[in-house]
Amino acid sequence: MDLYSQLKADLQRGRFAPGSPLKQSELAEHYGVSRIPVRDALARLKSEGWLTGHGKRGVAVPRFDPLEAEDLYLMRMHLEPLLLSLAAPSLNGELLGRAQDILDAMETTPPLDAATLGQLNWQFHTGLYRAAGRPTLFKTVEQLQRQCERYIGYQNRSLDYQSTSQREHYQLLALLRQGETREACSLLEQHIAAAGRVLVEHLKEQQGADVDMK
Amino acid sequence: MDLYSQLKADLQRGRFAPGSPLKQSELAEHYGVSRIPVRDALARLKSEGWLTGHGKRGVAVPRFDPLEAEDLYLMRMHLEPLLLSLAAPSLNGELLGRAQDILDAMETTPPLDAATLGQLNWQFHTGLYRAAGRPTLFKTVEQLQRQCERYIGYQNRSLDYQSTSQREHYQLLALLRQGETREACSLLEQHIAAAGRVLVEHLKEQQGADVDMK
DNA sequence: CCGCTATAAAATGTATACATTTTTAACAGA
DNA sequence: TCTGTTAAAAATGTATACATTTTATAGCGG
Repeated sequence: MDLYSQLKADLQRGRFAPGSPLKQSELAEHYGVSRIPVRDALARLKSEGWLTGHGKRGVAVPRFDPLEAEDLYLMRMHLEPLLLSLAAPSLNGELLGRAQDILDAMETTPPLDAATLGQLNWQFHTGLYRAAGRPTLFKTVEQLQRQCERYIGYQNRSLDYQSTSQREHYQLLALLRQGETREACSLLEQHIAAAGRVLVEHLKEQQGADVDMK
Repeated sequence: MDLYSQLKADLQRGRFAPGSPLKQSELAEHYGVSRIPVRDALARLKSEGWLTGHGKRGVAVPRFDPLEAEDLYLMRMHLEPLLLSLAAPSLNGELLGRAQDILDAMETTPPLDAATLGQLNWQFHTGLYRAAGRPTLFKTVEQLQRQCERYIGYQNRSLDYQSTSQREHYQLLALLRQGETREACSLLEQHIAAAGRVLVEHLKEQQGADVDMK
């Protein structure tokens, strides 16, 4: 596993305090490598929204921003149904079957950890989206998803949205099987909108609490 | 001006042949710097779509891809009207006046060169978009615009879309002045759609010609 | 003549050392 | 005590040197 993945995993687990600056030397020593690969990883993570960079003043872990989350979900709300509608004509029985397998795999006992659930959840979506054969649109959607991950990990810790999400996913598959593309896209849009609302709401509460603590 | 800007400018001017791989050493020698800043610039340009990277196999200038252009315009078509609708309530007379100034500045005699026109055109749009106060959404739209630049330079060389574009821009301002937000967003959507269609059409022709040449 | 392997060449990835910029802290003066 | 200046410390940016991986080439066998 390369340094980029390691750093991202640590960021995802909230190992670095939001707002605190990351120093290349410390990271290099911590991970036992030179500063060059650290710089590469930081640049990439910065471009993906995991870090904010103020030019030559180093990089820092961005604080959770309700407005950012709102924008991310707003964009996903507009782009993902579009991508699904483009994919719909190519969604044959085999692809839908695989998607269902993933959903089934998520309902094991004991329940899987948040990280694995997140991965499977995204695999479910990408399995459908890839069928559209639109790499550029797909890449942008994937980038938005990556940026959302930072908040989603947070959400999984605080809320239990799994059951609702699962139910909607099964509904989505059923609609796609029946060829009800428009309804499926509409459901997806509302699904993302609802998830976004819950997340943003929660972020605002949390942020208010932080402010009170000052 | 840093290396990133230099390289991007040269890419924009079509100085490197599409499909040809770029070697760090050659670039380093060419620009009179070490390979380290070259690597940084390449990574950034790769993340912005100016270059494609196949892992450790180096980077190359991507060929013009009609499907990529289509996706980019499709996304802009969905996101930019959204951003404009969010900005509309904050668009006071001063902001609209500045936008108009930019449009007027574009109609000088003799006509400006394509690069300057492109810059002014984007300034016009960002002036409106920024008013929304949605940095994240804005950043993504800006990124899409940056990716389109690669194709737009091409378009400016081949077609003269200036007059049509200008007319639609003035119409847009008029609608915004009258508070007809919904109509303005609709016009913007159709404006982007039309521009995308023309570009994609032209790319497909051009690509067909290339294939014939083989 | 074609295809496979092994070796050499070249390109990228990484570490160390140095230069430049930014930040921090001390300090003098008001 | 506060403020502005300045010098030292620390962080980032860059160059050089080395290691690893990839690609091209020469040679061998079919």
